[in-house]
Amino acid sequence: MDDSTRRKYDSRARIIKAMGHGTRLFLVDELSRGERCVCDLQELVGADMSTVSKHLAVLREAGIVRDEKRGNQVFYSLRCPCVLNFFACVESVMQTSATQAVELAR
Amino acid sequence: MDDSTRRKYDSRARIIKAMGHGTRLFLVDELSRGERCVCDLQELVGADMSTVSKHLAVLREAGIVRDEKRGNQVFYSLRCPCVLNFFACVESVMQTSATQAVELAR
DNA sequence: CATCTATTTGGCTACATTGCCAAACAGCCA
DNA sequence: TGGCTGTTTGGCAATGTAGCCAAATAGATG
Repeated sequence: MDDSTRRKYDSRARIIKAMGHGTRLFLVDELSRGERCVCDLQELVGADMSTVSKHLAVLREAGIVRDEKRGNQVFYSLRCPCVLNFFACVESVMQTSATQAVELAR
Repeated sequence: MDDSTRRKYDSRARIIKAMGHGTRLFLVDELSRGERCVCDLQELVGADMSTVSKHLAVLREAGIVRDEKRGNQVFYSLRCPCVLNFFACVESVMQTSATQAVELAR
């Protein structure tokens, strides 16, 4: 694999990697229902505010969410809702695995 | 977020995380064109055979690819081609970022 | 059986990620 | 300005991941 090909796949992987964390997946799922401020998300996640903020930064840097400051709050929203398609595929992967596990057990 | 919710998102994230690496993304892309044996993939990737084998193991354990031993070769193929949908979304995220960067520059 | 090829596994080091705490920062309001 | 709330940043320890080499394994073949 040459350098430019590697760069191409690496930059794509960076975006997918941003989705590859339970908390961040949860955040995206929550944001699919509309914009939320960090404090609301923090409450839902139940982790330290700084932890949530850093997860949001990862999603923002990947281009998946957008932030907007209003007053002293920051509201996050999905910039590319297509990432929600990931969920359906993940379900299907899990379904296939589960089905296969049952078949092997028989 | 309660424990069972966390587990739910973590297990979903595990599958996405498996796609979150340049080399593994490349492998999936290559496998979308049909099954390949490890030695072919190794040549295409240009890394150590053991490295490629480990990446394939990550994809296999996530349920994304399947392996089949024939003779003394192992052939890998996509078990859930829906992961290819990731590519389109990633492109759209990158497109949005690029467009926005241009607009900000103006 | 001995050996060859294809693949996986173990082990190690280097590097990246996560999550908490503390500190800094930004906007609001008295 | 000073203090308050909401958010981000810096720093650190713990843990996880990547990639290489060497060794183990499995099937084919002489």
